[in-house]
Amino acid sequence: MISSYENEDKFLNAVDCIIFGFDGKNLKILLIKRDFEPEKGQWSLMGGFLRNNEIFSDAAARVLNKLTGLHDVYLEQLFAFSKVNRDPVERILSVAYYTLIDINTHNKELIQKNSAKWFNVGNFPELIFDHNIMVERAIKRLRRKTSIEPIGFKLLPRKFTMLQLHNLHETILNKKIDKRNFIAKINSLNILIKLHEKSFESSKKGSFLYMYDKEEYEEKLSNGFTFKL
Amino acid sequence: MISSYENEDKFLNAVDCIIFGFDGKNLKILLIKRDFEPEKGQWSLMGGFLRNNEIFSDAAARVLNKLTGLHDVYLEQLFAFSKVNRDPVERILSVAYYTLIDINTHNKELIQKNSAKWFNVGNFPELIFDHNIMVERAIKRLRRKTSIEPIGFKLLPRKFTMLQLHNLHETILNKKIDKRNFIAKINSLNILIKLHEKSFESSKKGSFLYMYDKEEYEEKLSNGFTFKL
DNA sequence: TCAAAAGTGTTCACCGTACACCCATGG
DNA sequence: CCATGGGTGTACGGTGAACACTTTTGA
Repeated sequence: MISSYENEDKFLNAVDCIIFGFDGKNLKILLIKRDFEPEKGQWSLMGGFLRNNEIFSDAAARVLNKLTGLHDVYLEQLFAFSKVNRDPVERILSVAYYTLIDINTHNKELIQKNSAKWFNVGNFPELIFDHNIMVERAIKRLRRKTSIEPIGFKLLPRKFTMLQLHNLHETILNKKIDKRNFIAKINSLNILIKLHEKSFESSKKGSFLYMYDKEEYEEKLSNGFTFKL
Repeated sequence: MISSYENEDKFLNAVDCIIFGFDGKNLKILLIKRDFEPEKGQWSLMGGFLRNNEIFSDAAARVLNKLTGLHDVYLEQLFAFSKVNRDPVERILSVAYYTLIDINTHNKELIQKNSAKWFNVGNFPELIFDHNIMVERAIKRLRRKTSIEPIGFKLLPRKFTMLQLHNLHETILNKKIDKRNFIAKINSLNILIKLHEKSFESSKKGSFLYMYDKEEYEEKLSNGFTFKL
């Protein structure tokens, strides 16, 4: 069959990743200092070109793995950016993904090797191209999503305390949330498993650790259960 | 400057449009019967290739204009689809957009020329490639969006009756909505202008016509006003 | 006078939100 | 024994949901 497409323009396609983490206090994003042109030396999102055998989410996962060493992370497509001169060298279409990772589990050598660094959301440097817009959009999406679906777990260690979770939500939504109301709401969702184990990291009394009940959670999700936080 | 990108793969990029309309009774989508290969004769979304000087939304608007003759329509990016073999001839990355138009205002000759036809959502033919997935996703998004923001206006004529609006919402959300509660809620949003004019199309008594107050609406939107329907 | 759609309020249950004190422990 | 963070319950107001009858007028 003869291709009917031969007169059409072709383009470079890339993905860029907004990588969120939480250090217990602040919501953070992982940025790299570019060691290649253009804009060498500038801060940027981690990105990469789409390859022939990949779909966009594969490319995003590959790029993310290259920087953090992590597999099987939560990735969500954010938006396809296409401004003609986004990249000064040549036109590149970029699909942005955002991801939530446990800040403690990534591979620190890889981070160093890529000259990457964690920055607080709300206080990070000017980025190249349209990456600032991507980040803004990702934060907005994360906020909205967080109040519909408790995806924040993915930013915490496997075992976490209620107050970590509480802090996380306050941080993401950038507002005070009443502790008792929050705990009551979370409990009513029935997606947490209370362990018979305490963390003594932050107090003498110790606070119970929880895990989230992945199966319960995903079943409810797939049944269209509406979380509302 | 030498391009550092020269070894990377390039791809064809396209847009596909899910075009929603409302005939007073049913939510509809506009599909075309392809008169070109591949899949000639099959039903499909209207689409087109991205050009060198366009961003994705330009391409979507162009494609939409080509089929309907309309300008300045509501367009929202849905998702970037990238399965490797979506198109059997050659790899094409496609960004899907959905749009809401007043079914009465489009150019009927263009529709004919493109062998296009309106189908009820929930009863339309098998589509080519991954277009069925695109449509499903668009419907889901439209539902969610409709209960957050009254975008449904865009599917109605400029002047419409309360019951048209009521029917529209019932249709989109595919469930019964109490008439009095609905009207009270809509009124409480303060984005409708009640005209001193009635429509006698559907009753002897006649029903008042409304317009939506675009400025009010957009101001509230940009102030982050949360609608919730 | 009747058929067919337009238009209009009230009540109740539940949920979101505000709010403050005791507990356990290590130092 | 005290300082620090952990853990817990109740009351109120507002919002969402259920519910039915009267009005208008052309045929």
